[in-house]
Amino acid sequence: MAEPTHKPLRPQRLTAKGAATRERIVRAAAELMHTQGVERTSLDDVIAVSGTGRSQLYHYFADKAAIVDAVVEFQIEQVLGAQEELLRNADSMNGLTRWRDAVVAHNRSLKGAHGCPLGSLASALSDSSEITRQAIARGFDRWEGALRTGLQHMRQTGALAQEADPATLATGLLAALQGGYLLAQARRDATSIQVALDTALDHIRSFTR
Amino acid sequence: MAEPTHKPLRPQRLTAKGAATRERIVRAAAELMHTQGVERTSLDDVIAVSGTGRSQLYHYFADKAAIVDAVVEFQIEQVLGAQEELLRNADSMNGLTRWRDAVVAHNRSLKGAHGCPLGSLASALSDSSEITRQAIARGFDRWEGALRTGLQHMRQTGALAQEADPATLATGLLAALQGGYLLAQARRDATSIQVALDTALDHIRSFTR
DNA sequence: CGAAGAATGTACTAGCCGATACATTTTCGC
DNA sequence: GCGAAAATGTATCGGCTAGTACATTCTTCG
Repeated sequence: MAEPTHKPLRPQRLTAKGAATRERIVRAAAELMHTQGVERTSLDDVIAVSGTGRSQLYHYFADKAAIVDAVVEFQIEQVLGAQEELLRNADSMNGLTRWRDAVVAHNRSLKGAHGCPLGSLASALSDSSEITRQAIARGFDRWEGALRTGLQHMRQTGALAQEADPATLATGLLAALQGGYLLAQARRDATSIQVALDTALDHIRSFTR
Repeated sequence: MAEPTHKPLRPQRLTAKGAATRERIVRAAAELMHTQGVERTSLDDVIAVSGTGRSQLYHYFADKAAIVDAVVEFQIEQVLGAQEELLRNADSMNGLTRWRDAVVAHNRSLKGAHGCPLGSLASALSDSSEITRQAIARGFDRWEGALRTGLQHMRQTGALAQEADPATLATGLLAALQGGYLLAQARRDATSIQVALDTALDHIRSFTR
């Protein structure tokens, strides 16, 4: 039994077709889990929406937890990707305001429903799997880091006072965003997220000169 | 069929014993749902922890959704009750700071785990039942109202500038709290909630004279 | 007391859901 | 083109879970 032929559980290399199927699964799972929650989303739901079969799910993923992990990574890229340009330009009060406008407008169009794609996963999964929790935390770190970079730039250029701490302000801003998402979701009204972000931006503005 | 004897589904009046049992059920369900999530908590879990039987659950509640609703009301009272004195005295920067200290200290003792008892319910339930969502929203309203009352008092006594808007500041403060809870939960570190609350308090402080 | 109803115990069921086994078709690299 | 591996289809299973049925014990109150 020198070299027992382990059955190759996951495909060793994906074909173009396989990669497309895998992505359809993840996209469907991500949308379902965001709109109706992780636990309420069954594999049958994912199969129906993705237009695949049961065998595909287990061909590309070890189990449901692996799908959830893929959804977490997917949503992190989705959220940061969708905001990439806005975040890159969030290095001035005008840039921060444009970012705020985009977030609030999108939330308003949904009447606050579903909350933040990453935040709702954080609430649902942080206490279940340690690996998953760390992945979500890394997503928040990247998000906060992007905000911090913009604030650091503002301080370097003198737009922000030297005593302003970009790291602290970035944490406060991300917290205001997440808390705003949650209140807006519970109230079915985007006003909360708008007020929360405006308050956080007001605070940052108080450090401008 | 003038008066068909409808079977009295729920007990018409609770005896002392019955009320105690009902409360044991709600307490056990609340703790389980907070620590492991609403969907991951089965009725068998509730039965085991509460030390009751299956028939009791359905004697006091119509179904699982009714238990969840009772848990929501219970947690609202728990959260507001535990902070009642602190919130009543949150009408000065010192009072607000004491409230902040208590929240942060408690969260630190848990290393951020589980998040806010009401916030996690909000995330899990806001998109499922409309009735439940409204109950949670009312809980947030009361919480925000308590903070607003303190800030209004500060403005009336001149501690806060006239141009400060207590309603806006209260929303921002509650959002910072909820966002801080969420980030702390994902990061398993109370630093985020501490920074978020400090930032929000700093902002309020900028309106003091 | 004694009966009505509350409180509790035991047993069961139907459906869903994650997971597996196995067969078949399709694709890709040599 | 041919063999290996990927991709997909079908059928099934065991366990968990919410919910029901029914019997029994306890409490309250007239």
